[in-house]
Amino acid sequence: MDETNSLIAQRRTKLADLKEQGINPYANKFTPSETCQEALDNYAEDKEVSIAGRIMSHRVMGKSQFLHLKDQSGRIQIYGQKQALGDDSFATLKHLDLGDIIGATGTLFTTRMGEKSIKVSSFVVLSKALRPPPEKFHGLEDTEIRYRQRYLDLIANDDVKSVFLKRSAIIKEMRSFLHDRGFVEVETPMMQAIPGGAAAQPFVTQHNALGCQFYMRIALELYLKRLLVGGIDRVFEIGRNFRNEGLSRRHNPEFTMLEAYQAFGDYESMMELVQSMICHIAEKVTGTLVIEHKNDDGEVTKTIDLTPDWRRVPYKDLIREKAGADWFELSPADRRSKALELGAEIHDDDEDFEVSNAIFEKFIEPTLIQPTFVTHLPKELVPLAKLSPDDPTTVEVFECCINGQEIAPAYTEQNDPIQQRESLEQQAGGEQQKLDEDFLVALEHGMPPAGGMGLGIDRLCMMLLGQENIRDVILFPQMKPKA
RNA sequence: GCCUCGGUAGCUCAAUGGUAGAGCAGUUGACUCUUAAUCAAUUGGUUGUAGGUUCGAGUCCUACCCGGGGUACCA
Repeated sequence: MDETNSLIAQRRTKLADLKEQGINPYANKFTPSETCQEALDNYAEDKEVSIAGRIMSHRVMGKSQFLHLKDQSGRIQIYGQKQALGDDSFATLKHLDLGDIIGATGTLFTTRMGEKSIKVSSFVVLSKALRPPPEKFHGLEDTEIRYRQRYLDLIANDDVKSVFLKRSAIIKEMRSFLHDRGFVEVETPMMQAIPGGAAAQPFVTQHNALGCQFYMRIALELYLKRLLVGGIDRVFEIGRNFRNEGLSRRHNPEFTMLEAYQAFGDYESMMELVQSMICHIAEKVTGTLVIEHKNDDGEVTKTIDLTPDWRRVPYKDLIREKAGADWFELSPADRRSKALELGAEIHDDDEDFEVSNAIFEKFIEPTLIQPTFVTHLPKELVPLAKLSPDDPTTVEVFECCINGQEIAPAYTEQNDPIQQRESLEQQAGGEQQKLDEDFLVALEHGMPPAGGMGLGIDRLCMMLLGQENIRDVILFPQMKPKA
């Protein structure tokens, strides 16, 4: 970033030299006949092609020189020969730098070493780079630069680019899967007067003309349910949520969620939907249902098998496995002391169900590597779901855990306006969280029974693409501004 | 927020408290099939910032900045 850097000064001098020679170093247009990869795939001896790309390597040897050009599709070698180009053009090519973008026209041939290449007859400078690219062999390792200047990461590290191309494919397959099932994609407000649908601290923003505060949304839920009331029976949104929380390997303050609602469905319909959708995406994008995660040395650290049907297990059974068969027969005080004994984080003001949930989150969720539907959660944990008829202390809910993380919760959605108001009021606990009256009025107009699900797309990408850090599936993860 | 590790040339990394170095990139030269090209010469530094200890600090101490890991907040 240092403007006085001598490498930058040299490149500025080269830029001036090009202009002096009457060459526009930022030509307006160059239309390649094919991409680098297409040129290789459709190879024919002596065929004339034109391609464009960034100079990734440059080897000069007397009266000939070799360069590799890279575009989004891949890279191809070009060969510049003094005899073919002429003295001036050869010299211009020779003084181009790594990182410059050029367009080249020539004929396809194969070198003695067997690499399909282009023998250049002419070239155009499309963009002179004034800063040097990262080192060619080690690539870019500095995590801070990788995240802050992601474009350098994408130029230097092909595997990083591959992750983001696959993320795009994942979202594309998600959309087409849902469209095929008759779901309608919508967009709902990101700035909301009352942020609802989840428990999280919101970000605050200010509207000047209206003279009031808005909150950045923390969930999509309450607006999508209004649309169920409005008769859009299958509806989904893919969009950003904003939560004012700490950052970690699994948390970015803004993250992407899918939420989908299906009228006349329930949490079991959602189970089928989640399982089918994730399997569809995995097969389309990765070509397999068996996902391997590897460490830096390339050793497989875990294998996730997505082959249906996924395990279904009630929440309480998992807790009994870990904390003892008699866990739910203990007194609340005994549960608290036993949880502390086990090493769970318990706060003095935690309610009884939070003590059990601490066991789940600390000791059980991280072990759920293989896809698992955790069902029958205690009703206190989920105020927007309906009670289970067979056990009214629980709700018709699942949390789909994969890779040790909650990836997709889903409910049989509460559509009884009176019960919904009660549980939201209880949840609000006085003045701390305002009630979304407009949402409750909408329910009073009648919402069809429905199944609803949310899916953290960033975490889904981590699971499918073998990434252990959420920052490695978000192009521009949140960073503190440099002072 | 707390704990902990780290920040040295454009990039990747060295350097017992004792003259800040290498590879790559760059510059100049040689070379008409190279591909981590090769060979020769050569440029490049406020060691994250500000203080302190010391005859002497990249190295030890303090504070701060930024980042990684962990932890906390996250019905």
